[in-house]
Amino acid sequence: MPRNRREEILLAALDVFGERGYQGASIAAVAERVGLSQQGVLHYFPSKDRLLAEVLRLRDERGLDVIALGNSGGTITLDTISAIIDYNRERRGIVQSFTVLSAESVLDDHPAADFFRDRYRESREWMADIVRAECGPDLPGGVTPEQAAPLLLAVMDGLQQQWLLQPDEIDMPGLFRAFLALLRANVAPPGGREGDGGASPE
Amino acid sequence: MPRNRREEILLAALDVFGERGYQGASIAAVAERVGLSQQGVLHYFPSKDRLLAEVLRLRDERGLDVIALGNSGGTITLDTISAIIDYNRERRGIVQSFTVLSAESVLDDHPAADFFRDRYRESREWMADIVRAECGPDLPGGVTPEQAAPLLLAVMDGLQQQWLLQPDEIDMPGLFRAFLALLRANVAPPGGREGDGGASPE
DNA sequence: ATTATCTATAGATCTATAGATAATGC
DNA sequence: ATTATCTATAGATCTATAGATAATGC
Repeated sequence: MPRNRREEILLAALDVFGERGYQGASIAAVAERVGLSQQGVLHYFPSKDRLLAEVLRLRDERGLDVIALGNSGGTITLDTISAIIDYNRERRGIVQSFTVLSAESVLDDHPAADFFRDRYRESREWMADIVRAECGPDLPGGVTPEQAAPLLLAVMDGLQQQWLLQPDEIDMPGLFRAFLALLRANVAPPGGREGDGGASPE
Repeated sequence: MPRNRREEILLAALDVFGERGYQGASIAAVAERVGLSQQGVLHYFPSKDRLLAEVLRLRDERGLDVIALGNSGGTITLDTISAIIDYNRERRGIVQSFTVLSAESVLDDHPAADFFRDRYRESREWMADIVRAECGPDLPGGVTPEQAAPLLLAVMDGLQQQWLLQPDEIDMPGLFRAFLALLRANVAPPGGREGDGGASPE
């Protein structure tokens, strides 16, 4: 059973991109990691841009992503996402890869810009669905699920940034749960009088 | 009155770093922008790393930063920060520079890592102070000001990321205010019975 | 003397192409 | 024939050093 060189190369490339950034990574560094010459890698992927494109495509298939949830089969809830963030503490390399690549993608003419634009747009959509399914259409402070969705993604990305810089000072899963607690907080009825259901004491 | 070459170079460098990233930026590109040769720039700053260091030092003096609030004189509130985010929509270049540089700083051996570690640590401290001064020690959902602080920074960074990719789809100031609304939401009294002060209707 | 610039250039990289060599599959 | 690799190398960059030239400040 021959090794799957293409895949070996893609996984090595994801690592190298995370350690040095896409721009800072050389094809030769990827090659060295899989025991090939630089030209050996270019036999499988004709250019560095294409290599990046295939790395990103791999996450779509394989759920390498930090927030690749499509595969989770069952229903996805906000607690599912919490659990993924727990797990991500053990996968620092991959978190760093996606943090660095997505930040680089805002640069002018970056080859991954479209990928990340699509990814964020889709993520916001199903994130809004999750929030609405779980919390209903009205969140504390008059916030809507459509607003909560980009905020959730922002919190995930922003916490990763701080955690990558200071893993000992930032409790990424705990802080994410704190954000969920804000979304789920019981709000006082606006008028002061009536609640809207099985409210009050128990 | 002679031009201040050092400063011209630093401002050009901040722009170029924002457009191409630190790693992707060449000293020659900075030089071209101020009408000097590459070696002319190196006369003022002996290396690319030092150029970056001085660019970052400039933000400390000048408040170029997206969240450089020290200069605001009076008391800083969460609404002050909202106003800064309004303003940042007009300063896309600078927002992009800091987003890209801070993301790059998580890379192994990056020259700006210490700068951003210090900056985030300090920002979290005074952010917690602002939150406590304005909302007291108890936020909705049992969240503390110490937790709200890194969340605020995460929301700011994460919204910038999404906004830079899709300025037309992301209302950065509006979403930031939505997050503030979560922090400020009136929470229902936990037990159901007594409130802790001038509660209830008005 | 010091400051501001420039030309020249060494020494490293880096991407990508060309073309050889060997093995595998038909 | 096709696939997997390699050596060689062209052509671009890039950082940083060396050393010249001119102007400015004392």
